[in-house]
Formats: sequence, structure tokens, C-alpha cells
Amino acid sequence: METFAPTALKELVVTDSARGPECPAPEGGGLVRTLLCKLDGFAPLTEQDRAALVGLTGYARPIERHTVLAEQECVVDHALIVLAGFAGRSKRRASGRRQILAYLLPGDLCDRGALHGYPLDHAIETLSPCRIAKVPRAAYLDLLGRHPRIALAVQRARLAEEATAREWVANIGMRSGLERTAHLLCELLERLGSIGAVSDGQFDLPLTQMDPAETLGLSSVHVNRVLQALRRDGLISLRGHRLRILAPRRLSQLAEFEAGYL
Amino acid sequence: METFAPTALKELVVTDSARGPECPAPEGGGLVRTLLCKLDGFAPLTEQDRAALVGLTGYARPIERHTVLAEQECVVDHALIVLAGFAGRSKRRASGRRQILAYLLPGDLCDRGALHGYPLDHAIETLSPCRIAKVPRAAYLDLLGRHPRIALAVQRARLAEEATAREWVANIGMRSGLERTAHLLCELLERLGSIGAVSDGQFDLPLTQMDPAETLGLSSVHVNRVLQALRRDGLISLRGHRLRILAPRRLSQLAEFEAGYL
DNA sequence: CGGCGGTTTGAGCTAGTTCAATGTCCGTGG
DNA sequence: CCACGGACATTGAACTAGCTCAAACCGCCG
Repeated sequence: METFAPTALKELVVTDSARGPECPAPEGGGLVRTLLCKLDGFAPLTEQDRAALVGLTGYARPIERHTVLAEQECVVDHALIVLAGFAGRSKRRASGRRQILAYLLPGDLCDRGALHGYPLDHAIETLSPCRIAKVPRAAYLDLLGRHPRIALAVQRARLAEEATAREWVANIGMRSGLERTAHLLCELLERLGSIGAVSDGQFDLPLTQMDPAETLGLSSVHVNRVLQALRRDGLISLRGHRLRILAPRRLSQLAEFEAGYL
Repeated sequence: METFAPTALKELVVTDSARGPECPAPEGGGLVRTLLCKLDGFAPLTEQDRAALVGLTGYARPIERHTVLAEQECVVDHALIVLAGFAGRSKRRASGRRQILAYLLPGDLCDRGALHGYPLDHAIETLSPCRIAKVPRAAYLDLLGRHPRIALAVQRARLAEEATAREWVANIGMRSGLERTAHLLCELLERLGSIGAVSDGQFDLPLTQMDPAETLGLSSVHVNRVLQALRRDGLISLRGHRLRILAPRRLSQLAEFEAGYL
């Protein structure tokens, strides 16, 4: 169950490096680490591969919360790599109601824009302050061309993303509010764990309760009550934006969470 | 709005050719037509490409309703091409409750098994009697290798499938039962239209009300009532397994259905 | 004719919504 | 240092969409 990364854990690296423009990017590969970590998990990378990825840091910029990185209907011509913070894909109804379709966590990347010149069927926006690399199409294609292992890892990452999307359909479609929420937390634990952003079952959740609500197809009021129930039952503890999974086993049982598909 | 295929419509081709083992495959490319139709829509195919696809007919077999084509957790080593009937991806909970994750309609194909040797995160099963080609990995890879346009079309088809999956998350997550159902019908109209299986707003829906229910995260009782409401309001007519969209415009407005992403 | 698989209907119930008030934390300006 | 305001979290209370269970009904096939 415990899938924490074997590397030394730099606690809070996500938040304090995402705090804003005045905060300089940390030394060397401090943030690309998430990307390296994640891609390496899909296909082992060589030193050259890693160096090339570290080189992408030049494209990184701090970005405020609730910034739209790519509008629906728009053709984008760069790849996005999340280095810190939470971003997400989302759709909006005419009524204003929003549905979050996927989380983009540190190490995740999104290259639909760069690879295929299709207009996006959804928007991409930051859910928290983020540090994000916008890699121009040419540079990105060049990267993939020169580094087949990276290309492979990226392709596998896409498969994992598809699997997650299916998991979300199932989650929203056939689970109760409590179970859905538990499932989401399990997913976050696993995904953040795989990039070393979990320490002792604890991680930062730089979201508003509105975000899980729009993720899970629930009202924020209900999410609030569900979180209280999870706390009451001793499954989690949550103070501010710091979440701790107290009973991962029981939580994943409640959610029928299947680890391993990433 | 009307995206009906320009080719001559062979009404009922889906059902009568999917009826069962005793029913011989129709003359020539009668059923691959759907595949040709669909892929050609993504990337124009040459005569050689088409011939190669027609060649796949040899792998086609009639398959009964509710047959599991690929079990969850299993590694599959062939690509599946649906030539007639409805199949789908699905997940099941321990309680037995099922969620349908995607429909595989005639012309759709599913090559995760053949391309990457990963165990499936979901099952694939027929929802109606089908005619399906199981193409062995080697033959499939060979096909893609020799026919780059087919490979391109397949890749684009995958993008469209991903977009559909996102649409489903949004559908289940933020729409009411009525809207969800309307949206699903719009999707079916569009997808079946693109393979010429819609005639005069009418198409075969070889499903039980349980299937839409498990698709939309509703109970079959509720789906029943929703369908009645749609009929009452003159949006659709439904007799047996024959569905007619009477007011496509109003229906897609109700569902906030965005055509065009396929 | 009888039965099976599916649809339809009814009635009661509950998970989750909506709306609105209240509480809490935190940053800002005086 | 404190008052103020804004953004979130929490609570309460009324309401409702959709669920469950169970009975009837319908069409089809053997």
C-alpha cells in the first residue's frame, strides 16, 4: 500500500516553491524532480534524458491560482508541464457550473496542444498557485525526437491518464459521496506519493472544498460534511490545506480503490 | 446538425447482420464499411488502405450478447474491431454494480491490448449481439506499419475516444438525469450518423434500459421515466429497439451537446 | 399456454441539494 | 495593535431528484 518514493522527501517543496513570483525557483532540478520521478517510473531514463528534462526548467514560470492556461476551443501550440501546484482540465456549462475532468499534478504534462493541432475540447487552468513550464511545440517535438525513452515514458503516462479518466467515470457513476471522496483521496495519495510529495501519509492539498466538489459532482456543502465524516471515523485528518491519511487501508477499502494502474 | 453520411444508407444493416452465428457475413465489405467510413473521416485513406482493412474481415466472428471479450486484469494480445452491434468497456464493483465506461460502436476499435502489453484496467464486453474482428497483435502491428494513414486515423480516433471519455465525466458529474440521457442520445446520433447507421433520425439501439442506466449512473427505473418524459415532450420516439430523434435541435439544447469533437 | 426478459407503474424513502446564516482565519490598512 | 473585509469552512433546515422495492404488465418464443 505504501508507495512512497524511495528518494529523500523534501517536505513542503510543492507549496513553498509555488508561492508566487517573488519566490525564486529553487536550486537546480528542485522542481523538475517531480517530472523526472514520474517519467522514470514509466520508462527508465538515461543521464542525457534527465539533463534534457532539466533543461526545460528554462520555460518554467510561476502562475497564479485560477489562471486559464488554455481556453476551450483554442488551438494551443505548446506543451504544458506542471512542476508545482495543482492544475486541472475542466469544462463549464452555460449555467456556470464547472466540472473538473482531471488533475494535473507536479510532474504531469499535457501535450495535446503541441502534438496535434486540434482545438481543445476543454479548458486547462490552475487550481492553486503553480509553477508551470510552457514548452513551445518545436522544442517539445525536438525533445521527443532526440529522446525515445522520454517519448515512451510520455506515451505510457498518457495511458495512465486515460485509465484515470475511466476511473473517474466509474467513481462518479457508481459510488456514493463518501466513497467518491475517499477514492479521490486515495488517488491523490498514490499519485503524489509517486513523485515523493507524500511524507508520513501527509500531503498538501492546495484546494478549496469547491474543487473536490466540482471534481466529484457533489455540492461543496456535501463535500464538507463528507470530510467531517472521514475525520470523525479517524480515516483522515485535515487542518488548513494539510491532509493526512490516517488509515490508508481502511480508506481504500471504503473506496474500493485499486492501486497500481497509476 | 445533420451529419448523416453521404453514402447510401443500408437501413438495419446493424441488426440483421449481427443477429447471430447462423447469419452469414454479408457480401464483400458490407460491414467493414463502418470501419472504412469512420477511419476515412479521420484521415483520408487510399485504395490500398481500404483493401487492407477489408482484408481484416477474415478475423470477424459473430459474438453473442453479454460476452466478455477481455477480462479486467488480463493481458490481451489482439486488437478488437467492432463491425456490428454494440460493445462497451465496463468496470464492476464488488457489490456487482456495473459502470459502462464507453461504447464501442461499429467501426470502433480497441487496440490497447495489441499495442502495449499492459493488463487491462477494465473489461470489454458485448452489449448486444455483435460481429467483431479479433486481429492478432502481429497482424495489427503489420497493418499499422504498412499503412501510415491508417495509423494516423487510428491515433486520431483515440483522441476522439479520450474526448468522449471526458465528455462522459462531465455528463455524469454535472447534468441531471434528463440532461444526461439526452446527451447520450445526441452522442449516439452523432457517432452512428458518422458511420451511416442513422436514417432519417432513426437508428437501432440494441440495448436494455439497464445499459443506459449503467452508463449514466442512474437506476433503470429512472431511465425509464426519463425516456417517457422525452417521448412526452416529443423529443424522441422509441418502439422496441428502434429509436427516432424527433427534435435533434431541442434535444441537443437540452443536453448542451457540443457537436463536432466526435 | 406458460414463462422469461424486459418495461412500466406506484409508493415510500434517502442521499444529496439549495439557500442562507454564522463562524473562522488571515491579510491589509489605519 | 486593532478593526475591517474577503475568502472559505461550517451549520441548519427545507426541499427534491433519484433510489429501492415490489407489483403488474407486455411481447415474444418455445
